[in-house]
Amino acid sequence: MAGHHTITETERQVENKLGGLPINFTATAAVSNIFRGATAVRNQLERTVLRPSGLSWTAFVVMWVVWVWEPIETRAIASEGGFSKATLTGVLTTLEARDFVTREKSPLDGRLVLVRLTDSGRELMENLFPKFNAMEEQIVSGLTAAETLTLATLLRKVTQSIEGDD
Amino acid sequence: MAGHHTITETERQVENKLGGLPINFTATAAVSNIFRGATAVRNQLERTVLRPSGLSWTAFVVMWVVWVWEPIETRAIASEGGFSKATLTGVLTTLEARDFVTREKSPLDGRLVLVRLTDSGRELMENLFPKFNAMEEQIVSGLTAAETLTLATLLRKVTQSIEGDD
DNA sequence: TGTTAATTGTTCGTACCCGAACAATCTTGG
DNA sequence: CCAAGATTGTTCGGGTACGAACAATTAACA
Repeated sequence: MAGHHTITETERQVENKLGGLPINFTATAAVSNIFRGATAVRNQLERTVLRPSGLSWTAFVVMWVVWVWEPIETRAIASEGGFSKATLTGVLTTLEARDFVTREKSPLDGRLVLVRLTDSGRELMENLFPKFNAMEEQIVSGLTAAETLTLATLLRKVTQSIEGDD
Repeated sequence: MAGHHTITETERQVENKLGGLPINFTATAAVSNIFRGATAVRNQLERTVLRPSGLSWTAFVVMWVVWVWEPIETRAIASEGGFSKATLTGVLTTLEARDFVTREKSPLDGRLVLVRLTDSGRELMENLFPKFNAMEEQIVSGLTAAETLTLATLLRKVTQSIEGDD
């Protein structure tokens, strides 16, 4: 777990302070950088693109998933977006209150809820997503195309080994 | 932004649905996988190691940073851990209530607050950190050592290009 | 020396975030 | 056909998470 201190500084301090405790620093560096990277990326996208439109990160992810796959069941949105059903219920409540999505019970199975974008939700995404994607491009602009692909591939490997699915 | 659907599936659906909108899918894949990876890693570590000890992810990060660098100013903890000062105040309040840390005003500058672990806080970390690091190792066990280092390096490049510092 | 500017940590309001428990609904098995 | 088991989405409680505003303190400048 290291932020601004380099791995070497942290290793040295941990050696001094924690007295020879066996630590896999490479694993620690990878894990902490995944998390630091995610926080930095999310904050950057929220600050420059999303907040001016009144959306949080997760609200945007939900809108994007619905935009691409609608009509879609809530359990599929949660799975696709990587958050819990409880979180999704709260975010959908927020989006519905802003008239960006609708929810309706599935005619096929009374347990299921189907979600669609409204006209204003679709319009919001048409305006917003190009800006979002431009900022995504800027975020990875310090990497080569091959490095960007490698990064996505290694992260997907990590996520799949945790979640144990496709 | 894609979860369980592969990049190819998502590309195809986006092409069908959004009609030739120019999208940099490699950037999207990298950004969404950073975020998905972070959520998966955090949930895995919280579920298996942290929650049994009553700590959240961020509470653990704070404890770790204080453990390594104590006594440490709150502004340095926030910077090192990558979250806001407002968030840190709340987490420190929780940790202080559980008698894991102490806060005291700096004798050198009345604006600053210094944080240390308590004895029970130190004992908690001595017990917890080896388990945490073992789970970190397991999380990256699907990668080679070179891939793990590459992952950390690419993520650090991304984070530094956003935050624009060392 | 006094005023202005900057910095720090806290508070407030709002929005996530999730596990557990629950009610409603569907599936499975006898 | 009915009971038991499983699944779904919602609610609840507790914990982040952050920007803006604020009070207290220090730094800078004339």
